[in-house]
Amino acid sequence: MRTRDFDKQQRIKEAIVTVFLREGINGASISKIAQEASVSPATIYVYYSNKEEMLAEVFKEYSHQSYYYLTQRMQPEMSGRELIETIVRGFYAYTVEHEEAFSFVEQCSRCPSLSEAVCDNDSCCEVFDIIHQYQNRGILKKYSDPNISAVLFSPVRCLAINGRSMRFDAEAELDELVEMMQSLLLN
Amino acid sequence: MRTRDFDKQQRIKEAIVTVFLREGINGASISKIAQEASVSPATIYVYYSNKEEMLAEVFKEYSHQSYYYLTQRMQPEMSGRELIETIVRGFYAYTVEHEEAFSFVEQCSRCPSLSEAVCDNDSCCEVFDIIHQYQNRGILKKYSDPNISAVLFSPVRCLAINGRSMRFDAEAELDELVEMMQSLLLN
Amino acid sequence: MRTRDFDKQQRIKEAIVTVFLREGINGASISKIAQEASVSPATIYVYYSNKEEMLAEVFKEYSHQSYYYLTQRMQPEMSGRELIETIVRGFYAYTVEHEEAFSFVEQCSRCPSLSEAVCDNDSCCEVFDIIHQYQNRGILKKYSDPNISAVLFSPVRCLAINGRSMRFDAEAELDELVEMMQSLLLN
Amino acid sequence: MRTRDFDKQQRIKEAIVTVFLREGINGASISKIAQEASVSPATIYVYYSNKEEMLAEVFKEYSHQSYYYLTQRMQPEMSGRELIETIVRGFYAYTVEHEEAFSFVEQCSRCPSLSEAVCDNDSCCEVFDIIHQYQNRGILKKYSDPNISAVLFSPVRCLAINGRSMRFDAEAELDELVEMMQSLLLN
DNA sequence: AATGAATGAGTATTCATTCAT
DNA sequence: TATGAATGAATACTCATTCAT
Repeated sequence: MRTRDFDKQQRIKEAIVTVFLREGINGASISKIAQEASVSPATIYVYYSNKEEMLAEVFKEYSHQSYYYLTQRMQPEMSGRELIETIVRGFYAYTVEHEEAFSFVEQCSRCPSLSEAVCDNDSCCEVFDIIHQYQNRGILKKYSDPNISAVLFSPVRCLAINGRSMRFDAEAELDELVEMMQSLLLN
Repeated sequence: MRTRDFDKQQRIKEAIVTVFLREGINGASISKIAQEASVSPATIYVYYSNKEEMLAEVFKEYSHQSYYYLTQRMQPEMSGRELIETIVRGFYAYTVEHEEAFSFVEQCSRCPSLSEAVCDNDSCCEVFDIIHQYQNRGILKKYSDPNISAVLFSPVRCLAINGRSMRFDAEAELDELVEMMQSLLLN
Repeated sequence: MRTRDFDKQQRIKEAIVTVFLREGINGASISKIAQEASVSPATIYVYYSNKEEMLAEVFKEYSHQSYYYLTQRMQPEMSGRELIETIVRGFYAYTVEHEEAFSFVEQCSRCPSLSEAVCDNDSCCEVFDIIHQYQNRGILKKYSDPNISAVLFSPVRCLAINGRSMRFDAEAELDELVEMMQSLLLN
Repeated sequence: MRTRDFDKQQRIKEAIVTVFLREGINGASISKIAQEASVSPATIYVYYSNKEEMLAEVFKEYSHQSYYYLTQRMQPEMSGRELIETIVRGFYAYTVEHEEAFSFVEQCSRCPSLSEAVCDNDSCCEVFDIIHQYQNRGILKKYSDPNISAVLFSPVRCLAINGRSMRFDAEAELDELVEMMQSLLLN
């Protein structure tokens, strides 16, 4: 019984992301999500008290996911060059491997009501713990956290998004971007 | 025959942005926009053939705006340092001075159906013409256009957006970001 | 779980016919039908997936009705004269007793999109099974089915419809029409 | 100037029929008709005071058309057999040659508000004048006008309509129908 | 816990018609 | 005469949510 419920909730969560991508933010209605999850619309209200809360909760969970993905790949023994390469390439790999979740989070993060509910810093603090260590060891330059965050992640997001819609090959650009970040951030 | 009322069209355009920001992408309905513009919903269909086209058209117009804003400030006699500072600070200034338009474009650009209709490169090509000149004169490093675009603009966007929701002072960060971009891009 | 309310569905079906006849094919809107059935417009979509399907389904049901009505009155022991009289008078009686359903079907059957969805032959085949028996027994002339159908039913429809709008007394004409059909079709 | 106006009104009239058949009775809106006629919606109100009157007027005109078509083909020197054949085949030929007008009239004639405005007898009286002559000369049986009208025209209409949607070949059936009418109506 | 039925309030869009030129 | 602009009222349909089981 416990497991069945868990299955159902998991199915709902995945259905949200799937429908979001298929139908866009405007087309993602409760009933379509319910249908995708093979569940009654009423059942969704067993797990979430309303649509906003539902989105916020799922958004929160998937927001953290990319940082978990990164921290698992970052090792303290890495050189500074390796660390930066790992972060840049790892984040990009995440956008490819978890395309659905990534796109969902991207779309939601521009929706003020949702993004306010989730503070970005909560989830990326582990990544920054490691970065701070490298800064203290004199390996990385001591730029501020907001600037490092902005410079390390948003260009990769930019490539990941535009690489699909535009013509250029994002993978090829990535090699150069890694070098740029290394020359920018390494001492 | 009645002639088209350009005031009315302008009012509609502004109403779109206003309602979008007040209500979010989901709440921006035709009837709310009509009400905001003091116009009948049917009147909107005199100017746009459907909602999607309406959003796309307004999105397109405001998408270009930030690049016009920039090109007006960029002068060929500037040094490389000045050029980068002008771009970074100019783009940030734009986000502040045209906060509504900027936020509107940000939200729309995450909506796949809209952003596909508007190719970013169309409007920023003038900016890149100048950048290419500086690259050819050996002043700026010859990184690829997608990477330069990603690195120059998206971190500023990131500061502009997060500066509002989070605690840090974006203006202060900006000084450092300018230096970062200068050290990264100048030869 | 709430169960389907068959009363409600029946009320909707009757409301469709009522509103159709009162307001004409153009005035028969979902909301008027809902109002007539004392139901929310949205409820109609619980039972039918869209307006076209709704009309087609009700049209189909009532299309069959007149033939059921006839077959119940036709007995194999009847003479040829009696059979024809039964069909002609029976069909006319149907148009009087089920005036609403008859008028509804008449109107819908001129609407190409609806009448294509419902093949007339489906429901009148039982009537023709009996006619074929009489033909094989040499009692009725062996005219083709489309011609017999056209000659037996459409003039009655014609009387039923025009009898209302014009001055003549359709019942009186009917006696003569019976004789005409008998002389035409009997061997 | 007179001619230009006449052109315009004629174009509108034809557009009504065209749009009616393309879009069905529900899709035939003033603006679509205007577009089809390459005219402004407002222009239609120069010629007709509202939609109902417009339809009624055009319906009336086309209602008469089939009878004009017939009377031109009926000659007083014809034998009874020829007369009936001319009426049946002539009416069928009309439905083929003026398919659009015929379908338009068929659809409108089931719309109570329209058909009440146009009394069928007005236009077919010439046809019946000739029939009465043949009756008085003892060539045709003296059935009542409503029955003759019902029996002569509605089966042909029936073939014309069903011949398109169903499989049978209406032209082939017509030969038999002519014989049926001859045996029914001739003395 | 789970769900199909039910709905009031909303959606984008079109309508017949009138207005102002 | 002719028309594009403008609109209140309507359209079919969907929404997030609750009800009854």
